[in-house]
Amino acid sequence: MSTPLNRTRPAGPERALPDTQQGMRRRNLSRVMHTVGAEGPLSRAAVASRIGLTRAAVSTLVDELIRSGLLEELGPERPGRVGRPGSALAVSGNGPAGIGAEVGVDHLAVCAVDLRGRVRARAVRHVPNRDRSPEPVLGGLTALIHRVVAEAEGEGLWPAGLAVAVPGLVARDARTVVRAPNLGWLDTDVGDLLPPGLPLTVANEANFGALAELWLGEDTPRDFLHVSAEIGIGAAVVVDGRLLHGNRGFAGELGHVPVWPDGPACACGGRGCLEQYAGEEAVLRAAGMEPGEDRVGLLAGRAEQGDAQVRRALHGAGTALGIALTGAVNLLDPQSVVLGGALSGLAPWLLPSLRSELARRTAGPACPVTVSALGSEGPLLGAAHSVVREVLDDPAAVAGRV
Amino acid sequence: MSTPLNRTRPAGPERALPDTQQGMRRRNLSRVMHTVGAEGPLSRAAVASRIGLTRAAVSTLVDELIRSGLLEELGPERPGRVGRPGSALAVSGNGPAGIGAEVGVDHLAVCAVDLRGRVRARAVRHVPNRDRSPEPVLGGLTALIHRVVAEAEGEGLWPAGLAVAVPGLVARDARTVVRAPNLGWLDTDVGDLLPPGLPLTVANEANFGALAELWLGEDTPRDFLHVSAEIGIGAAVVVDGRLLHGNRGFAGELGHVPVWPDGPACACGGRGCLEQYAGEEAVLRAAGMEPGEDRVGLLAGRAEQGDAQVRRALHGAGTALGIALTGAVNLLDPQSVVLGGALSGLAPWLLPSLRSELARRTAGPACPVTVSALGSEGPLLGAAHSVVREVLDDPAAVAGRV
DNA sequence: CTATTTCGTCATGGCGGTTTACAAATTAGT
DNA sequence: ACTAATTTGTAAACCGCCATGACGAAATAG
Repeated sequence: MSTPLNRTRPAGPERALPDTQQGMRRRNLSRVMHTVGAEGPLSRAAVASRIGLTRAAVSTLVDELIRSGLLEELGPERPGRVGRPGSALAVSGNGPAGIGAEVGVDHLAVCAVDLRGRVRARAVRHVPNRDRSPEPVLGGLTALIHRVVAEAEGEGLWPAGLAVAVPGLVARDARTVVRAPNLGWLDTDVGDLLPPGLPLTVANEANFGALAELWLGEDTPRDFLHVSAEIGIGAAVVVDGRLLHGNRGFAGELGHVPVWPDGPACACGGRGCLEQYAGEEAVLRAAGMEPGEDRVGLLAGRAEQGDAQVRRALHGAGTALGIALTGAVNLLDPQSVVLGGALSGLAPWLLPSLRSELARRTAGPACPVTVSALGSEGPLLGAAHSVVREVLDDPAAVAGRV
Repeated sequence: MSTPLNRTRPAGPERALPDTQQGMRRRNLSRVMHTVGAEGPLSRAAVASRIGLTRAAVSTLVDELIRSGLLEELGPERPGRVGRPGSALAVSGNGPAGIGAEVGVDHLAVCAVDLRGRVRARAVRHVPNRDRSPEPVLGGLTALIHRVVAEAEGEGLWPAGLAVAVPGLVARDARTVVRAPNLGWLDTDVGDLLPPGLPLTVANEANFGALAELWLGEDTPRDFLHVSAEIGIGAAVVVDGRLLHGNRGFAGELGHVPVWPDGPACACGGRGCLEQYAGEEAVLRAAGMEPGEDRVGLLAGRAEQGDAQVRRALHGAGTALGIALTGAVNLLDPQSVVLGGALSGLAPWLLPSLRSELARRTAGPACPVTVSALGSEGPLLGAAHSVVREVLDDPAAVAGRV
């Protein structure tokens, strides 16, 4: 019932968990929260008709949620139809908040999101984190977290959990960073260096970006492939509204899909991986540029000005992406492919070759490729919202913690 | 709660279905069936301790299942321990049966499997179906189905549903064959040409093969990639014990993953697809052989005898498979890759190059590649078992139909 | 032969949603 | 204006499902 980010959770009818009345109640509480959260202010009667329970049952559920501070009564609705007007219910704006944090290669960011999905506090700091050891980086992040939590508490919110997006692979325990090439971290238990007391979830930034797209995007389908790039190229697979983690939690390593199998050697041991053609380093080299700060902005700028070499480089990257995505699309048959992260800024010059390659190699109608509207905000928002979703998914669990 | 083969089923907490006591009861009935089915004869007390309900609750559940003919009381257990011996319960061997059917390129097959998973009736007919229109093929299949159903009924079973494996793409409605290249079928509603009255599910043979592997394989994990080949190369992705369908139901088209993007043109519109290197036609050509009957057996025979050209051909196919699977493994991070269908017979000559290619291109430990023990029986068994699973997943639904 | 352990069942109770009834608050109709 | 109709929210009685606790039945241990 939760939004499992990295938890081992048996699914399907094989799970040995018994079905008891308490579980039923918990699921129904969750349903009420989700419907009220998703469809704005709603009367008890409206909620009842949507989730299929009786008004009486919903009444008791709502009472419990109001007592827990998760739902608020806004007062009588403006009557437009016949009959007694209902009393509008809304998800609480002064209850639990999800704290999202992001460790970027040259910045740290933290924000607090309330149950209504609004960002209520945020803090960003530009810091060059490349090849810096975990202690100072996470120390800096902890300071930001404390600041944001204090700000949120000043508004009457209390932190329900912390979710951290990192640019690297995270183990299934959702705490250990197995490998973060750009930070130079290896097998780091992030939990030890962050504020204790808050339930912690760590995940790859691409995964949180995909979840943000799923939850906040305009017409995002429930089955899509989210591609993002910071330095490496990551992807997240969303199936039926859920993230696909893979056995070790490493699913989505699009960057090491072979594109031209006899191409240049890659650090992963392979040859001709996508990263060798569309990774930041490769693109910069092809564009005749040096690595450095805000390279993406620079690339976009030069492409805009019509720099032929840059455009050629991006065209080539798009082609390689198109070939790799053809494989992924054939394998997964997603409803769409979404370009997020740094890629969204370069989309105008990547998309033509990417799309044409994908279309040429596809029999029927090609899979639509869209660009994320969230841009670089995705991972941070996705992290914070993942905590919020956890509350909506099991309000009873949070109710006890006040 | 069902094993959805192709059904559109909202999952996660967003599903609007209410949680009522009847649903709770149904799920608990299912849990009892699954535990008894999976762990052999079991006493009520043993079931209770396994699923976490009380003996009293299990008693009433078992009563209901016995009355419905889904469970049988085998009599008192042989006492080995202290205390009153329990009364052994087993899944009924004379209740509902799953009817599985397979449309192959040169054969038709049907079988009936009881709730215990045993094949109780079967019929096979060798028929060249290539480029034959649906009517005669499905007419022949219908005859076989009637024969098998009659035989099963003679043993006291009654058919609970029909599942048909076809060598082609099937739409999400689980009835329409969108494209079956080897049969030459296009957009064919298979349901119109099969015995009415039985709940019907149609799916790709690779998918059913993967499910057979999941349900019947020795140590099959819950996350794996199942690769099979008849003429095309298909794959099925199993995530968390469930089949991944994709948006249109076309997931798993491994055969059209680009391997050498500038390679020979493929019917799909692409270039250098896996099928151009590891598809049956390509392998036969590389081996210097003509297409025809039982080409796989012939290939295996010659390879066994040491035919250098054949071995070279299979080595090359293994290499191409390895490259395509590297991409798939990077994207999905499965627990293992299983070779099934025709590939299992050729595995000895494919595996070396396949494994080495996969290992070379993988950073850490490579994903293990195993060979299915079910061989060509997989799709048929998977189809029949899928019906059985549906009964176990919701026994209450079937109880009413007797 | 008795004490102990385990199994299956029955009676009782708690919990959760439904049903039914009703007061409250609005609109529609005369 | 006043009544009828409609809709909302709640309270009381009811039913279904599982838990609890007690009991007889059937085995082993001493």
